[in-house]
Amino acid sequence: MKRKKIFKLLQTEAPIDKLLIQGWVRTRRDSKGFSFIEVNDGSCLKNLQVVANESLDNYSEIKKLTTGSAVAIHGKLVESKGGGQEWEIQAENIEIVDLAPESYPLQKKRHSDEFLRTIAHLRPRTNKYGATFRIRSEISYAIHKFFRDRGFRYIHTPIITGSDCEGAGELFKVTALDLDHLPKKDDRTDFQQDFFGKEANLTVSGQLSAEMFALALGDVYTFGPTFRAENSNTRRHAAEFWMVEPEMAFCDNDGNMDLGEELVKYLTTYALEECGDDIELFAKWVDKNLMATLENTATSEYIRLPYREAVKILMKSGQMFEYEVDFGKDLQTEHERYLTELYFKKPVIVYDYPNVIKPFYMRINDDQETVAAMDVLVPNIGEIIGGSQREERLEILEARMDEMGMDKAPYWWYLDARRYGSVPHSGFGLGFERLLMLITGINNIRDVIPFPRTPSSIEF
RNA sequence: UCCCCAGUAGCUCAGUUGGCAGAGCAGAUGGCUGUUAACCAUCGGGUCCGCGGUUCGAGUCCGUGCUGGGGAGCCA
Repeated sequence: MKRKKIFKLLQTEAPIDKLLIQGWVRTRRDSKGFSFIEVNDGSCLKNLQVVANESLDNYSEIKKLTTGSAVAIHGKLVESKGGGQEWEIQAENIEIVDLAPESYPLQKKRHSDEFLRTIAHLRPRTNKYGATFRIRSEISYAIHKFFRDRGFRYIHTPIITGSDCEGAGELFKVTALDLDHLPKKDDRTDFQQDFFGKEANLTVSGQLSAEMFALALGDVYTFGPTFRAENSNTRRHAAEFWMVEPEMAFCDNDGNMDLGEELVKYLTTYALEECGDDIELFAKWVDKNLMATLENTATSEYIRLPYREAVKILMKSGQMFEYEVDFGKDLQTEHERYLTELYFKKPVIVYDYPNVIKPFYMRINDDQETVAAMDVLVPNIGEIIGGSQREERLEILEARMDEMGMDKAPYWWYLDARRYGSVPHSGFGLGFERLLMLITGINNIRDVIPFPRTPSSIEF
């Protein structure tokens, strides 16, 4: 017999005569003549109560069932005689698949997030982390649905790259060389003898590749892992994270901002509509303001604020900032928080940043000192999206690279795109984990990643 | 990388001016009951993070290292 998922059983409207469920014991309560077993199979937050009568031939074994044990239960679904649940299973046969010994670390009470990180292989068996990773899965699907419904194509950009792309942050090197005996040439490592014949790294962004495909397929997106070797020790950073990067041909920065706002709203709404039970858990136990935050994110009109205006607001704020606010200086976390949490109290899209603080590929505006960049900032999390219109004019792009002292040779193909049928195009990167933090109210990125990678931490 | 905080039973934590190491939960045993993080009783359980120092005496004070957390920078 094929097992029934508890998620489906809880939705049924009539008793079922014969069925099988398989899952793990969350808790057991004994009564005179029978025992109540709460079984969870991971298909949803809720457990299903199983009633085991003492007439079962292995009843003495059943009474020893511990939290964490695996069971397979044949029986019938009946209306519950007790309060608290609509349905329960009257067991006809209980197979103890594996009995968890008393060393099983998860208990029937709340554990700290810090402790659960040390047992990341078991934490998805808790209510909170089960819910987290079901939501992660649902939102992944929603991302594909959002783009597919709008005619975007999904592109698999390379994980291993040959150049450090946009110079964004520290890179993880990829090599097949024997690190104890590196081949040398002129006192430096000779990467000509390495697997690819040149230096290789893990990707920090799929953007440059995605641009090439936007200029062929029109609207495209990537959704995959990204790696940064920065020694960042914060609740918002990980060395390995997932990024969503749409790229659109014939699209300016206004269209870019429209898409970013639409995407965040769509995914927030999707979570509210499709992950109700799991979201409810977070609203109850993790973040009391979660529902208000999600409603605000899903329905309010995001503020569109030129960087120049942002600077003016911050200067007039009367706030004591640790870092000075001035045109040409990047907005600090404290500035972003002031704008989103105190001044506007909702998501803010800051655009048209000074070119001196932004990368080479962003399109120079007519004022010659700003670029068509845009960051979507949300309360509590900060930057959730960073993007721009790309510089499509070959001469201007080359001049910018020269100005910044970049070697243009490795970018020959990127520049080629500006030689042949170049068009205005735009795109952005959405931090997937930061979005999940927004949706769940979880305040540490390590808790929305199955097995997180951070400095000095790669257990599991 | 910088600043701050913490580390005591399996888990969450208390431990007073330096003076015999504690509670709740979990576990084991027994009881009770259509139970709901069930309930009641009994029992077992410690490298007080490591190393060094001060002291008659250190969980407590000092130094140092490690681990974890928070904030900042970098960024998504």
